Amino acid sequence: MGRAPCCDKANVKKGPWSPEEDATLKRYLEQHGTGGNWIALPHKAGLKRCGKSCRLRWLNYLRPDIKRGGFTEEEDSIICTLYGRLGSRWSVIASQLPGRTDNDIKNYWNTKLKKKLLAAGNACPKSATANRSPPETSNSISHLNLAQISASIPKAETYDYGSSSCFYTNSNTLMRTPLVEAKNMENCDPDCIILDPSQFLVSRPMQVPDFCTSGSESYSTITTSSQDVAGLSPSSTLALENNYSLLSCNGGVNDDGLLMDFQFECHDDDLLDGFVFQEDILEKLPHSCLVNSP
DNA sequence: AAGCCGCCCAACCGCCTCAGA
DNA sequence: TTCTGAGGCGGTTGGGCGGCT
Repeated sequence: MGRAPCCDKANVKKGPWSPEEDATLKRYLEQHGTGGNWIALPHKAGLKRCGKSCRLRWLNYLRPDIKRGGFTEEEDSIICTLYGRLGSRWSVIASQLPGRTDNDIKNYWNTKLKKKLLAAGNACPKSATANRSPPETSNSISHLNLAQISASIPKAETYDYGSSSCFYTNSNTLMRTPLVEAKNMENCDPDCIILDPSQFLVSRPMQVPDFCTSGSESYSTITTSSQDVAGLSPSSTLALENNYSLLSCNGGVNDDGLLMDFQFECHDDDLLDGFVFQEDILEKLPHSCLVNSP
């Protein structure tokens, strides 16, 4: 038996929201807040919409702190850095970009940033990375201020205009991120956690080309052709075989100083032991996307 | 001017998680 | 402990729009 629908679909309007509906929803939320129940909200507000649809409309469009307009280089940097570490956990990535929604970021990634990344990778001569010297240490550590990130990550955004404040519900905790999917958390310092990269489970490792960094050192390691780009499915991601080259991004800084010093360089096969790769992506990936380590 | 094509993004769908009964 | 339902998420879709022929 399937799940019961969240609303009576026969009596629910679908499709684009009208200005009147927007105004009604906004007015209701400003006066009453969500009341902790999105399902009941449309009926109370006099809207013939699914509660989920109302929630989505509010979070992705009507919310007053939504940032419109193009993404900055800094935002690009944060997105590609976090995507490289977390994969398509858009809500977590969005939590690091104030005013941006997960939907925005997801769309931006799928339509622009991914192509930008691939194009940047294509522009970078393969030899430039092949000749790159290995790092002094093959087991660099990542310095991550977990407490800061955890505290700064908003949970599912919900506004309570009844108290003229914004609060967040606790739904998507940082515990779902690779940061704390680490195998061993025994040595965690709540103020400044230092994790060994080998402890991470990274579902979608990727390259981080020059443009996405604001720091002085950056690398681009995966080369591809425009045909390769066209051949990738929208949901495809770059992935590295065991013959990886590096995962490094020295940058990605936001106003809080988060994500700084994301040194994460892999030059030892042992480091990959704890990684999870998506084999189906590897099968689809054009061979030219795979770069042997020097 | 009209038709075609590709891109963008708002919105939907279905699955998962988790709290409360 | 199990069940139920709301909240939340990521993937996907399709309509609108602009550029090109």
